[in-house]
Amino acid sequence: MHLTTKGKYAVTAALDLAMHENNDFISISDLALRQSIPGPYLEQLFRNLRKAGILISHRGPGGGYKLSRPSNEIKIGEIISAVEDRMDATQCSGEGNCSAGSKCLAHNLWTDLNNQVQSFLMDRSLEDVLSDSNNKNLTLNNNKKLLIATG
Amino acid sequence: MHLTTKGKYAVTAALDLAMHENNDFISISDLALRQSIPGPYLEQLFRNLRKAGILISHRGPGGGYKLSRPSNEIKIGEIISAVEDRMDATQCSGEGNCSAGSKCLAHNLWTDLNNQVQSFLMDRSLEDVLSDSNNKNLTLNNNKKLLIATG
DNA sequence: CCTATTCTTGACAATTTTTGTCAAGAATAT
DNA sequence: ATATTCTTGACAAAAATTGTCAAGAATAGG
Repeated sequence: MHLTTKGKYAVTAALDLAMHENNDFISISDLALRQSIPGPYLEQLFRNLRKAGILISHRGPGGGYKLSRPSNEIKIGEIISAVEDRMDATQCSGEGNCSAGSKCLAHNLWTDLNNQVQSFLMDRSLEDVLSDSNNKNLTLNNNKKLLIATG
Repeated sequence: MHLTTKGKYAVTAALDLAMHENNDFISISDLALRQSIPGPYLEQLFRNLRKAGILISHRGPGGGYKLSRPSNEIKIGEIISAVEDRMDATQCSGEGNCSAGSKCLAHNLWTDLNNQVQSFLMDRSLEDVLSDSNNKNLTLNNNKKLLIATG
């Protein structure tokens, strides 16, 4: 499970685009400057986001990038998936051959962790993160308390 | 957030020790062979686990390693912490200076993710993982359903 | 049409991390 | 004594990450 600066830069950049959702296209250089991200590196990341259908682009003066959908319809998890290729926590890409052909002792643990993280990332849209009023940051502990309170 | 083979090997090895909890000391070579882990690499990881007080060791014939506490008192998170040094998902080690001195747009998101993952890992003991009968693998979605059902 | 702007593509390079290895030494059981 | 096993420090290969660059294509505006 590797969440690197690739994924973090990509999410930050997408959040910037979401903030300027009403504007037209935004150039990489503007965005890179605003968010302190190396321009040519961001260029590379935006390739992936465009291929994934998350961004649309336009060339020429006044060109740049914008979100392909409203910010409340784009999940953080989509962005991460588009740029990170090693988010899987299992040693075997889920195939269950992590220890001499069979599942290692921790296989199910890592599968559960994968689900946990994927749920977290797919539960949050760009808008959610910007508004920050998402009461979705419940931990297991919080939920447990809640269960006791309501049950 | 980097969960590498270091952490995964360490957890698998610790689970093996937990399975043989009643035995005396277990040598690295036995354990490495059993779990398909490179011996000299595991050696390095066990240094960290010993320093962290998770394992105790004994030299000489019949020597090896064993858990310092019962397997239900050792959390997966402790093991990960002992061998992984880049589990933090924020770009700024939590200091909030991730974008030109202030918090980047995604700062709170990564902090929430940290908490989520830490809760997951600290909620599970070696025994829990071995028994696999821990109904702790609830995702947020499952919990939501449960809340609707009980509320 | 010309020009400046901006994305597009492919390739490359520096750095860092991960992964793994080794050898000399110390402790210990038999 | 001797074989076993951990202990320590350092080293090395491989891979991934991070970042850069240059040539080219599209386009807006004059």
